[in-house]
Amino acid sequence: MAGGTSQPGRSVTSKILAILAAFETTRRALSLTEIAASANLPLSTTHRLVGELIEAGMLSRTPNGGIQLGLRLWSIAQNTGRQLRDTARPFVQDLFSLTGETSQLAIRDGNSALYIDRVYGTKRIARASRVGGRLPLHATAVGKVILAFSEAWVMDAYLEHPLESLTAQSHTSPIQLRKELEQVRANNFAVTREEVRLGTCSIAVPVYHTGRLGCSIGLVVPSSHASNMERHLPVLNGIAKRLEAATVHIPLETLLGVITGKDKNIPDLDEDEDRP
Amino acid sequence: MAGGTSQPGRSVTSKILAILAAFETTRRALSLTEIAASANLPLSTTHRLVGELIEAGMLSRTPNGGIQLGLRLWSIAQNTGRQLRDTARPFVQDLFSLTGETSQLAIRDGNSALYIDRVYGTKRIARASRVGGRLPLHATAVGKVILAFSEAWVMDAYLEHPLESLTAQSHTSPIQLRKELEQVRANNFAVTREEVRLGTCSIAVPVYHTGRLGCSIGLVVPSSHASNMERHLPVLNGIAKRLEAATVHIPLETLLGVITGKDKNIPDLDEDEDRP
DNA sequence: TATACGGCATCCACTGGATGGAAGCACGCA
DNA sequence: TGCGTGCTTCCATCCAGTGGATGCCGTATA
Repeated sequence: MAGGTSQPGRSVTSKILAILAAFETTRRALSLTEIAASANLPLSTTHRLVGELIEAGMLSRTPNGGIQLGLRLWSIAQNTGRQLRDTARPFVQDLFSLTGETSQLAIRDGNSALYIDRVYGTKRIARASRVGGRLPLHATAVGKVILAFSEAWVMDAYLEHPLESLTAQSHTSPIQLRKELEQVRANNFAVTREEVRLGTCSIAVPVYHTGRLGCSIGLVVPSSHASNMERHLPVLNGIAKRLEAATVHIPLETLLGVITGKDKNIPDLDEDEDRP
Repeated sequence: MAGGTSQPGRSVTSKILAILAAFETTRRALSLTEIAASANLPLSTTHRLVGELIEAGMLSRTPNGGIQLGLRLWSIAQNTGRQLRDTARPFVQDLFSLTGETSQLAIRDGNSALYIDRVYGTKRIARASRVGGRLPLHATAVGKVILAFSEAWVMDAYLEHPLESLTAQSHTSPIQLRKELEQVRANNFAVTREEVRLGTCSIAVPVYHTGRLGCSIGLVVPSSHASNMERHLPVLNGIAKRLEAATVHIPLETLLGVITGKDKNIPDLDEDEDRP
C-alpha cells in the first residue's frame, strides 16, 4: 500500500504545532530529520509541512541547510503580552541602571516562572535564564516570590509534584520549601544561592496588582559579590512600587492575556492599530 | 449538501497561518467572527482550528471571550534571531543611557525595516514603531540607512514600487530619494523629520558586518528638541563601532537566521541547550 | 575509484480527517 | 416575548493529506 495510512487521531494542526514545538527548547537550527524525530512524524510529511511553514515565513532556512524559526513568526508573536512588557521595560532598565546587576521580570505560567524581560550589561555573566524562557518556580528567587504570594491552591498544587533539582544547592524538600515561602511572605523578598546555576545568586520582590500578585522583579548577581544582596532591596522595592503605580489602571488579565479569573467587561486595548 | 465542500487548493496549514496572521497587525483581542473574516474562513472551521490552537497554548482566551495570541507562541518565538538581539541589547541600552532618547535597532526584512529592539524611558513619547513592527524603508532613518548601504539591487528593486506616504512630510519621489540616499552614503547617517509621524524625528547610522551592512541603530526624538540631532552622532557612531566589534565573530546569516547569501559551513550555535 | 551511508526531495494511490452548511444555543436588547 | 447577534455543535460528504517507496546528492569509508 502506498500512503494513506495516516496515524489516526492526529490532526494536521497538532502536527504543525509539534513542528513548532521542536524549537521550543533550542536556539540551534535543526535539520529536517531532527524536526521529524522531535515531532514524531514521518519524514515526508515533515518535509511538506516544513515547506509550507517556510513559504509563509514561520520558519526559515539557514545558509547551511538548517531550519530555524522565521522572523515573521517572531514579528507576530511580539503582539503577545505587550501591555506588560512595554509598560514594565523602562522600570526594569531603571533597576539595572541603579544596581548595575542583571535585572529581570517574570510571571507565573503554569508551573514555571516565565521570564518576560531582562536587562543586563555588556560584561556577560553566565546566563541561567533568558527572555521567553522558563524555570521551575521553587529554584529561582522570582519563582519563590511568585509561589509565596500566589493563591494558596497554587502553592499547594505545586508542592504536590516532586521538586526538580538543578544544582546541588537546590531546595527540594517540600516541608522546608513551605517554611522558606513563609519567610518570603514575612520578609517580602526571596533569595536563591546557586540553586539554578553554580556561580549565580538572585534576589526578587513581588509586584502587586489590585491586592493580588502581579509579577515579580529581581536581580541576578555573580556569587562573588552576592554576600550582601539585600542592600539592593530599597531599590527593588522602590521600582516595584513605581511599576505597581504604572499598571494599576490595566486589568491584570489584560496585562498578559492570560485567564486567571472569570471577570467580565475588561475594556479592550486602545491606541493606534495597524501601524507598527 | 452538508459539508465536504472545502474550498479546493487551500491547505490546512495555510488556514492556520491565516488565523495567526489575523493578529499580525493588531494588539487587540479578536472575536471568532473577526478572525474568520480576516482569515477568510467559514465560522465553523475557524472555530475548530482556533479551539485546537488554544488547546496548544498558541492562542488564548481573554476573560471577556476574546481571543489573543498565547504565551507559548511568544515563548517559542523568542528563540528567533536571538543571537543579534541578545548581543545588541546592552549596546542599545548604552545608547539610551548616553543620549536619553528612545534608541532602536532595525534590520531589513523584505521591503520593510523590522524593529528588533528599542529602549525608551518612562516618559513615553508617541510611538511610531514597536519591537517586532515594520515600517517602510524610505520613511524612517534606520530604513534610509538600510536602503543606502544595501546592495544596489535592493535599492533599485525598492524604488520600482510606489513609495507610500505616511505623513505630509514623507518623501515619495524616487528621484529625490535616490539623491537623499546618496547623501546618506556620503555622510554615513540618515535623518527623518516627521516623515513617519508628526511630532517625531529620527536619526540613524549603519552598523557594518564584514564589509556589508549588518543592521542600523538610531534615535527617535520629539520634534521639539530635534533641532540639533546631529550632536548625537559621535555617540551613535561609537556604539555602532562597539556593536560591530561584538558581532564580527558571528556570521551575518547566523545573526538572524535569514538567508542573504549562499555561504556554506556556518557553524551552529553553541552553549547550553534546553535550560532557559 | 568504487562502495556504503545518511540526509533530503519527490512521487502517487489510497483513505480517514477535515470540511462547512445548517440547526441549536446563549445572551442582550427593545 | 421576540428578534438579532455571535458562538457552538452536528454530521454526511469527499478531497487534502498521507507516508512508504524510490531516487538523488554529497560525504565518509574501503
